[in-house]
Amino acid sequence: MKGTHLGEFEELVLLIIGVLYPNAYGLAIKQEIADQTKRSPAIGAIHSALSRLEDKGFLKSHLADATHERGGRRKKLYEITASGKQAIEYNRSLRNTLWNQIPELAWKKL
Amino acid sequence: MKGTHLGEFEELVLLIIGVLYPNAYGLAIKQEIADQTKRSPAIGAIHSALSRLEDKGFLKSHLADATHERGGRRKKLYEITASGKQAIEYNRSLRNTLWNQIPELAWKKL
DNA sequence: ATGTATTTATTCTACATTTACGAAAATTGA
DNA sequence: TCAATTTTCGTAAATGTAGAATAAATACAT
Repeated sequence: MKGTHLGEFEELVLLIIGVLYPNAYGLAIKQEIADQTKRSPAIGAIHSALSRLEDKGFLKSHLADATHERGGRRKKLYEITASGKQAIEYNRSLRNTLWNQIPELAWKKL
Repeated sequence: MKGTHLGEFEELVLLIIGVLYPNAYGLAIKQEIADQTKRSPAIGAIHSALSRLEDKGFLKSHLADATHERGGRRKKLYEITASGKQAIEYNRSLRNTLWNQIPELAWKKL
């Protein structure tokens, strides 16, 4: 791949970050994916996707202030960039377009 | 991966096979992808996706009769199976669900 | 106040799966 | 056999998955 493409998992993470706005960080993303889908990715999977997504310019991040909860390192909060939005929108419209071109006949025998 | 997941490219191929019904085979798929998207995958990429998709049970195939054209090996025609349809439908509805949960605020600053 | 335990998070490292490419092999009609 | 398609194969690169290691912040005992 040319490094500019959005993988399946990457797209999911991007969408979840949107849903979680403005409180998207590693663990919260992991939990939200577990809640909304059938999968429970390991935390390492999330973070490697996040760093690739940031490299590609689809995400930006900043460190949050420390909270006053029990323990914890500072959270790294993520947001979608303009080009990230563009990427998921392109995927969305491409899929809709294709879907609409599938003839009814293709499902008839199922 | 657990062997049951649908990669990004695999999903695209599946959709294109629907669009091309009932004449989806390697080269035609490659050409249709080139026509409808920004990418031009090599023929080998198509065939490796096809064989994985068939292994996963999302596709079935059969050899077409020989044509009366100049030359050519017999085409291997592909069709989406019931579980293939189910897989793309699940992805579609999950993405729509997530998309609808993204607050407007998430885009405000772009 | 200082040090240690506990909690929450991110980083690091390794490996599996998917995607990509292009050359080679196979099959068919002329 | 030759030319035209099409699939198959071998290899490399990108993406996805996992869990242990590390870091940082608070709580608590001394």
